[in-house]
Amino acid sequence: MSLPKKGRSSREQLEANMGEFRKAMKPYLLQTLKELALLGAIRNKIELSSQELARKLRTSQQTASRYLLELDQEQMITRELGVKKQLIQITAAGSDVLDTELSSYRQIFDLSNKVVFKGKVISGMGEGTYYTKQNGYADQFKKKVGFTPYPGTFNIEIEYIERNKLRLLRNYSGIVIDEFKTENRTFGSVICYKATVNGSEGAIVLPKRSHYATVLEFISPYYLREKLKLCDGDDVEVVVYLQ
Amino acid sequence: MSLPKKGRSSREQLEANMGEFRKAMKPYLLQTLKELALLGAIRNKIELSSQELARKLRTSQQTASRYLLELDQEQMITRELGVKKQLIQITAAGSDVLDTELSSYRQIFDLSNKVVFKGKVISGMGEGTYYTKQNGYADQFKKKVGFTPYPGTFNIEIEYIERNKLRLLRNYSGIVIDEFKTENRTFGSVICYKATVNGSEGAIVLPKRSHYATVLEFISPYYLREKLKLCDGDDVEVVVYLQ
DNA sequence: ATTACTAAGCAGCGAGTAA
DNA sequence: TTTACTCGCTGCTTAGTAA
Repeated sequence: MSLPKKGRSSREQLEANMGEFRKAMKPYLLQTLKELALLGAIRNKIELSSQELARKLRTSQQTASRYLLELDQEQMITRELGVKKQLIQITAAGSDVLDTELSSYRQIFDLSNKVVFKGKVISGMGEGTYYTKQNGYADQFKKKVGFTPYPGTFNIEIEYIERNKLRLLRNYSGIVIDEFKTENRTFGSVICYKATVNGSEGAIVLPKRSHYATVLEFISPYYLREKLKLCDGDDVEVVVYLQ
Repeated sequence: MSLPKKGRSSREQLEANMGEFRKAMKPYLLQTLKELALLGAIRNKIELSSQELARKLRTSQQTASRYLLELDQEQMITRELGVKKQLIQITAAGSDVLDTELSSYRQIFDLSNKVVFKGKVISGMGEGTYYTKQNGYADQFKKKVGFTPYPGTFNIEIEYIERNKLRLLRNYSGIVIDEFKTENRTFGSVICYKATVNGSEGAIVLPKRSHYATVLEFISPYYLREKLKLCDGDDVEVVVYLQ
């Protein structure tokens, strides 16, 4: 199976998204970094005095100077102090922060083709195993999604607040797995979306009709708990690819 | 001539970019608005308690509550308070703010095909008129840029700090107007970039070789001072289109 | 449970100024 | 000119709590 990569490996992408785990940057420092970037400080050293920066940010020279010191301390920029002005350039770390922001804004306006959830590993009720073992499911999976599911679903409890994002998913058609019957019962239709858990590829499954639960069921070709060394309660990141 | 529009009129685009003139939004409110948008609050009402928002923003419930009140006051969001939680949706004004941010981040990573300068109208030294009247220039202009220049250049003094952005322009080839000779002298080659001043279309002209000045020379099919009712010292916005 | 007030504490701001 | 320190003051944050 192939997922959109946009020039970065999913590992790199994961790390970029994990950015906010490191340490949240103070909002005013982010704003400052953005201004520096708009002046071209990502690709070049720019010549800039604290007074000029202050005017841009509508603050005082002292505050602008302090912002630059803080950004320097956090290794978001490098500085070369001359007798007049200073040469400023944004570091790789600073560029990563801005790139993560860009991704966020793209996601907001549905330009990113993905939705990111954060959640914790939980145990399912064993039903996933029963379902995924049915040939009626497994065969369709192989054909439509591109891999044979490892028996059982990997369950992720998302924060209640992120339930809101599930609504967005419903705007996209996803991959429909049709209903089918065995001699015992009928299995309802479900919708899949290609997704990754901590960078490992698979798909999430949503019942066709249902209210929004706070549990994502992830289907993978592998036994994920072992492959990713995950236990109940561990934090994971789920990236769902739309279309 | 045609300029990239990306689905918005240049007037709308101008107003979106002018956003920061209205009143700069406090950085922490922007961050909050972004979080709300990531939860889907642009397209839908989302169910969210101040406690949940607080966890997202890594702040206290009281602060999150205050942020929501402030965003409400500034008409960035609408709220429906229930006995539990609240339904929140981002307004058109809030969406505009986020759209402007997206544009900024696209510009940072060169995804926007444009560079925005802010500056003030100044008087040139009359040389522009002499140059633009030469047939050697005017004919090439008409052919390569698509309009006959009104005699004279419209000069905009950019903030010294924005000089840094000119470096970025140099990464793009632009439209080359070749050197030519008259019986009296030789006129050097210049580079043009399609551009707008306060939404009015034209082109800026940079000498082929030169250090970065703080004056942009804008060439237009119209007499801009009259068309846009501009005088020396008036603030204008110049959008330069790359490629 | 919620939201959001008041009050106290503290982080950030900027005037003054040194280097 | 610069950058960036100290320090008083302001305004943001949060604990406590009411509704």
